Amino acid sequence: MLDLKYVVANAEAVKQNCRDRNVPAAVIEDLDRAVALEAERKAAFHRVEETRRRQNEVAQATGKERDPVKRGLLVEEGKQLKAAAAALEDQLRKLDAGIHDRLRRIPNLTHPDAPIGQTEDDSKEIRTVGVPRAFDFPVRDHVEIGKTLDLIDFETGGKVSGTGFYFLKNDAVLLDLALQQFAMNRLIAAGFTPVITPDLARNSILEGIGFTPRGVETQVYSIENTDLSLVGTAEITLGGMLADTLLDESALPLKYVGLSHCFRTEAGAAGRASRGLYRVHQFTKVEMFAFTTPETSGEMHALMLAIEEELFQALGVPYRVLDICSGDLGGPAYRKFDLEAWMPGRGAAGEYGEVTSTSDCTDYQARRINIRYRPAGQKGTRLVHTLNGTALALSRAIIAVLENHQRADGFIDVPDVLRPYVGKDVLGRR
RNA sequence: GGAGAGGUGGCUGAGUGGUCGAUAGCGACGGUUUGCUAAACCGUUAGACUGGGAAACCGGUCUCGGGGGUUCGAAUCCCCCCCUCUCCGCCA
Repeated sequence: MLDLKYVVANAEAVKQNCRDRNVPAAVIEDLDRAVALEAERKAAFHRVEETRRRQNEVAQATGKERDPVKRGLLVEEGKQLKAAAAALEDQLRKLDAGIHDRLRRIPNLTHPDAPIGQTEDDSKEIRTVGVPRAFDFPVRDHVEIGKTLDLIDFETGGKVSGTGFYFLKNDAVLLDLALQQFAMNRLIAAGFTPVITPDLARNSILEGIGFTPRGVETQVYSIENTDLSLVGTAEITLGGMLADTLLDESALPLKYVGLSHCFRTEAGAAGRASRGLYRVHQFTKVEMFAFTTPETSGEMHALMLAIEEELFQALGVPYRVLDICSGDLGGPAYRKFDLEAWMPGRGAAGEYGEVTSTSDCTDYQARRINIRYRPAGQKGTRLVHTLNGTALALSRAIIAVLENHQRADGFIDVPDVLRPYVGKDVLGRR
């Protein structure tokens, strides 16, 4: 959520930002409406405050008054004020709600260096690292590899849980666990505090982080008869950890690395590019999350990107880095970098596919979930900045490892860095 | 799941209808004393929103887990929810 005062003072710039970010026209109309309502709200607010001030005054005077007649008069005035206040407060509540509902649909501002554009094709490739391997044998995709080596079972997943679910078996289990430990250890070495988070969270937390649990297009699984939902990412639980917290500046930055399962309905996403493990309803993810001062969030964003790159370099997987364009940013992101890993089995002759994403959300989430800090040597408090980044999404990392390290004999070489965790050098051998 | 006890400021902890945004202690910050440190003493010390002012500063409203209610007036009484602790039950 943006600061309402900022929106009012910079309405044109915020509108242009909305257009750049490809939000529906209705949101821009909402913005105008919110700005208009704010003037009304302010007036209503002053009326309510004035009434309450008088109420407090009368109530205090009543307590001190010993003369029964005068006291009776004060009580009478108090009753009238009470009725008046109720009506005014009701009006104010409606205005507040009207503004808030509209304000929360407005996306975050956009980093001046982020490319402006409407679709993912407008995102800017910053660099390509590693060279896709030349295979001297027919390349198999991870679905075929998974089936041949009895590593991934989509059919049984479908039978037991439905399309989009799968069973990992045999060495794929070792690979999954190894990747988790590998990522965790790298992040711990970088000073991140490891956390295993709940896989369910309250809807209020989901909303604070910027997810919408309800509605037709929701990507979120909700638990019936509760106010809980399955998390789509540990970003929700990691960010929620510090909801309603006032920190000392000396505590910042706070860096966490969380492990959780992730659940996504992926409504309407079936089809072409989502074969196999690429787009599934459940996967495991190692996620980075940081709370920083406003001055240092850019630096932290660079650190997260560097860590993501380091992880994929270590796994021997070629990738490219994208600076995501305005129109393809999610609501809370001020700037976002994606890593796309080379997946030799994807498409006709291999394609890059998204494996990580790191966003600087500035104060957009912090304002909603109320995370502040006291600046050292200054009065008052400021909102923190929040950032998140994928360390490893297991499902997609598994695709990248299986497809890039497949061998002519059909087995899979284990990347050196994973061997201590996997406990073997080659996957799939019986 | 059942029974009971609780949730108060950065922390601990008083406060059972008006003078309470709140006693006290700790911590932190500023000062006095001091060769330095410690101790002692004095003072300051919640947040959000908002009015006036160039500012220093001076006002107002809200917040005692959250939401509703009773009342002229609620930290205090009532209802619902959330959370914590103890005991019992169940359970990996």
